[in-house]
Amino acid sequence: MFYRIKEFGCKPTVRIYNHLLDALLGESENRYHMIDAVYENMNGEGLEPNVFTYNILLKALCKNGKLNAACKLLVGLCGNVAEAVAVCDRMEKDCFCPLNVTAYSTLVHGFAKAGDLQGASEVWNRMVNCEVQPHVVVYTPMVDVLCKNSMLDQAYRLIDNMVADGCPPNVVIFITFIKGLCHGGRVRWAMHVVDQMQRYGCLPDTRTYNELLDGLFSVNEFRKACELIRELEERKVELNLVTYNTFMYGFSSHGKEEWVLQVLGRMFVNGVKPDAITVNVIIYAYSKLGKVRTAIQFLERITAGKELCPDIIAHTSLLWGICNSLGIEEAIVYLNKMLNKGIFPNIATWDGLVRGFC
DNA sequence: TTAGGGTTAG
Repeated sequence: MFYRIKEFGCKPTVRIYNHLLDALLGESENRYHMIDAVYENMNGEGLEPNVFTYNILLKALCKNGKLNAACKLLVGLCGNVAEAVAVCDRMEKDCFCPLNVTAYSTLVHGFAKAGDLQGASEVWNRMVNCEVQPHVVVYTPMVDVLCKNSMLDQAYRLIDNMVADGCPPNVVIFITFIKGLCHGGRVRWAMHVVDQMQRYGCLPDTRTYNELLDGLFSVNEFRKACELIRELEERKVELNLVTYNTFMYGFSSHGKEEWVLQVLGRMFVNGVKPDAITVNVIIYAYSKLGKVRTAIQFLERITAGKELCPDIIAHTSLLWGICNSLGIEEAIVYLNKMLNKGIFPNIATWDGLVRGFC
C-alpha cells in the first residue's frame, strides 16, 4: 500500500502508519512480527511514533492479556524477554510521549476485565499522582472491577464522588454498576439505582432495563420481570433484540418454556428480527417441552432462509431433546447428519450424548 | 473516522 502511495507522489504519514498498526493489532492472529517491519518502515521515512501510536500498542497489549508488558511500558521498565516486551523496548526508545488519560483508561480497563483490582488501583493511583485528570471513561472500569471484587459500597461511593470531582456520571457507568449489583445478587439495590440515576441527570435506557431484567430472572423474580416489561411497553420504551432474548432465556431457564413461544410471537409482531441467540433459546425451549419434531422443523426453516446459521449450541440442545424424547438411536442418526453438514460436536455435545446413553 | 468504557445463549 505504501508503495502505491509513493507512486502518486505522496508520503505516508504517522496517521496512516497508526491506522495500519491498529489494523494489524486488531486481528485475532498475532501480528507482532509485522509490527517490527512497520516500525522500520516508519523510521526509514523519518517518522516518529506519537501518542496515538503509543496508545494503539497499549490497547493491543491489554486486549491480549499482556498486562504486565503494558505496565512495563507504563513505568518505562521494559525488558526483552517476550515479543510484546521487545515492542515495548522500541516504544520506550522511540516515543517519549507522556501518557494521557486514554492510555490510563486502556490500562484500567485491561485490569478490570481480568478482575485485577490491585492492578487497576495501581494504574489509577499513578494517573492521579501524575496529575492526569480522570474522566468517566476511566471511572467506568474502576466501578466494574470494584463490583467484580464484591466492593459494591466502594463502587457506589466512587460514582457519588464524581459530581464533587467535576466529572458527572453518565448512563454507561450506571449500567456498569447495575450489572455489578445484579451479578452480586443485589437486584433490589439495582432497581433503586435505576430510579436514583435520574437525579444525576441520567435517563435509564433499553440497555439499563436489559441488565435489570437479567438480574430479576437471576433471582427468580418472574413477576417483577413481567411487571417491568409491561411498564416499559406502556411507557413506549423500545424493547430490542437483547430485551426479548433475555426475557425468553429467563423463562426457558426456569421451566416456563410455553411462555418463551409467546414472547417470540410478541417479538415478531413488534418487528424485531431474531438472531442466533434467539434460535438457541427457542430450540432449547422446544426440546425441553418434548416438541422435538417442531424444533427440527424450526431449525430447518431457519437454515433454509440463509439469514441465520444455527450454531453448535442450537444443535446440542436439539440432540439433547432427541435423546430424551426419541431415544439415543435417533440422536445418533441426527449426529451423523450434523457431521455430514460439517457441524462438529464439542465437549457439551458429547456430554449430552453420553448422558443419553445412561 | 488515529487511541479509551456498557447488554443476552448450551
